[in-house]
Amino acid sequence: MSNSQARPPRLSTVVADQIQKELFDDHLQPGDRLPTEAELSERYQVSRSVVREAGRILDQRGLVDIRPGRGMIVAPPDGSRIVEQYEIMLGMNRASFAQLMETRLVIEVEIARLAAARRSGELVEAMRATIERAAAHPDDYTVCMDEDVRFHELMSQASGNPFFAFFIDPVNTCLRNSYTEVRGYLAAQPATLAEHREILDAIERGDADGARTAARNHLTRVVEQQATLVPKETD
Amino acid sequence: MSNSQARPPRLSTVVADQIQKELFDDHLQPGDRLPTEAELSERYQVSRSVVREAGRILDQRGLVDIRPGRGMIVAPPDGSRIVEQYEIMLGMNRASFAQLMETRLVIEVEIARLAAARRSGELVEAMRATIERAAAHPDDYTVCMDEDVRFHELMSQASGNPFFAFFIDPVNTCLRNSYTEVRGYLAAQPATLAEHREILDAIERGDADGARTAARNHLTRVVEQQATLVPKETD
DNA sequence: TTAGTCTGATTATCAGACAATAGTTTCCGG
DNA sequence: CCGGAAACTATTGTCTGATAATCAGACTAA
Repeated sequence: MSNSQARPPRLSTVVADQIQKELFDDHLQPGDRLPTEAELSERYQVSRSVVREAGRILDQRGLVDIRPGRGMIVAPPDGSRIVEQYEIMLGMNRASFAQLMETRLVIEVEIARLAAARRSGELVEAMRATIERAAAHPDDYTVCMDEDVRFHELMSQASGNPFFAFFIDPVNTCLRNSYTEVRGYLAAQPATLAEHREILDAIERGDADGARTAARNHLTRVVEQQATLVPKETD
Repeated sequence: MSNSQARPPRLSTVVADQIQKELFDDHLQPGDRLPTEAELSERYQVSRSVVREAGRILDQRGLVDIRPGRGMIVAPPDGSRIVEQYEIMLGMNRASFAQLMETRLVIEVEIARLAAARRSGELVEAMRATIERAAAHPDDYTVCMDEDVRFHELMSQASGNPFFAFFIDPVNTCLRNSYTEVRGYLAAQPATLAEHREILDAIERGDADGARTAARNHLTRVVEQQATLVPKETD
């Protein structure tokens, strides 16, 4: 029953896992310093190359920040690695685009519901500001896209549960990065802003069902528009 | 405006990004071979250590599989890296039990709905098997817990969208690790199994609303029971 | 054909050296 | 006493060369 693929793990991964474990067990905080390469090399009885490769692994996991002259320090939590992973998945398999969109739709509709149930004045204001800024620059793709993403980020915050932001923000960032149809996006801006307003209004009046419906309408429209813009792979 | 943090990037990351780019541009398929370390070292005019560290990075990104004697080959797409990243994020932020449970509830209720809409015979059979195995060992904590987890895993598969599993698997792992009340868990087994059956029946007859309701009932009950068992955080 | 062996290719690990960088200390002029 | 530049030290970044472990395929013998 034992996996026949069982190969001896590389020392670098063993050391990386060990360091990661100690990092968690010792409750190290972002900014805390870890031992130097020389010390780690001594402690684990491996060569410096192995320690260095372990460093690359931990860096890629987003756990540490390594700089010459300063050493290895614990990095602050950062969703960018998750975004990277999503982008890799999309790059390797285009079919997953639709699935990622579906995930977004399903979860974000519920986020809108929760945001309405727990409406927060500050965040509602910030969300409205994104709509206004976008409306003020209807021809600026970067501004509109940034405010669009920001709107959704603020909504996930407004859900009152930080884990929703963990899950959905990287997805949205990734989808945004893969969005290259500037013309089509800008043409749809009026619809986007009107739909954002609808969602926001529902949240503001604490209308959970209304927020769900509005969010579903918005995201469904986005999905369908995407489908018409990117109808098929031509390669 | 340029980031004052702009440091010269490590050669290993430059090379890793370069290899990744070529990998995508050339439409390499899983199983395809990449150049050897010596060739890459020659091509990019860097030392072999740099190429090796780039290899660790690409490996950690889930893009390649590297083995001695065989070389570097393109790895099949695999969501485990995303799950790993989410687990790291959950590990760094001290997760509140209630918030994790809420996340789980929201997402898994929708998973149940989709599973009903896209019911798959095989998976339904496998899910029923977990219930039967658990029912056959009502006093074995390990068996019951394993089958419980398996039931939920199969349901997320049955949703037809692998990304849901990316979200829910790390959450469930995290919750399971914090679940140590063996007695309470076993006492609730009859209720758990009955609820699993309800969910499954709804999925089997393609009743999306019924599946949602049943899943919500199940998870809500779990949440409430947990609340009575673990009233406060003592750490 | 088949099982075993051999061989060449490839990665894994080690050791040691020097360069580049960042934080710290020292020292000097005011 | 203070401020700032220079020197110093610690640390990571990169290179080179060597040896061990592993694997795929060719070859051989029954």
